[in-house]
Amino acid sequence: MELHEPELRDVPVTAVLAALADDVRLQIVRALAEGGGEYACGTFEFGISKATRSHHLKVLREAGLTRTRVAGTTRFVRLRRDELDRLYPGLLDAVLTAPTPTPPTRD
Amino acid sequence: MELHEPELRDVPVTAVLAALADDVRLQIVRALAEGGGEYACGTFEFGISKATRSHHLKVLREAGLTRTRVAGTTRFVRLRRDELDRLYPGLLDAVLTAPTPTPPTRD
DNA sequence: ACCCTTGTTCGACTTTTGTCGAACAAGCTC
DNA sequence: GAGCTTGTTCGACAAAAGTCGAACAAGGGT
Repeated sequence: MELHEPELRDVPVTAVLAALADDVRLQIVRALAEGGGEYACGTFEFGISKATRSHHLKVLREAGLTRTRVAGTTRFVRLRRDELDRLYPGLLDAVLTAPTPTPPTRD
Repeated sequence: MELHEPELRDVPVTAVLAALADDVRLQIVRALAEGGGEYACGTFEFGISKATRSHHLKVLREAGLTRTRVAGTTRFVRLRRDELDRLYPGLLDAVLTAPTPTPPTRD
């Protein structure tokens, strides 16, 4: 069971940005960044189905944002923080420290 | 002719990221950033039609990334650099200094 | 006035993306 | 091994996004 985890330098920056440009995935990334460690996939319960969650984690992985460790039937996910900070200094910080996930719905 | 230019703080960060997560738009943003000043829409010739270009410029504008000045039949576009740097410190720099627009197609 | 230039808007079309339930795969545990 | 748990994969579907040509709008020449 090989996981496709690309070299970060081989990922177009647009793919990285696209991966971050989704509410669900941003929540996941925030959670990962906040905890700092690794989390089982099942940890991320944001009112989405298993299938959808699996999909988003795949997008993140293939965009080079996360790394996954397989342990039995469980998969532990973690942010590739160091690599990201090295290749895109400031990007992750900027995104993570950004205001609220969705602004207070002022229209 | 009112142009819809939102307050940056009212734009979800995912919208900003989505706006940047496209090759054509990223090229436009790079061009704007490099030049530093303002450019007529027609400046951006990336092998796309007028309609498509207009569309991308609209996306950028509505994501709060650019500001547009109308002068006769021409429209001048510029990056909202200062505001962006203030609200998302490091983001733009990170994106702009990123390697090549599309990595050397190694597959 | 007429035409040319600059852009936008309007369908229309295609591709991509997000979402789900259901089926499947692979480990655990008893 | 039967059954449970954890995730992935497979259609299917709807919504969103990118693209274009054609029509339109509004200024600026001459």
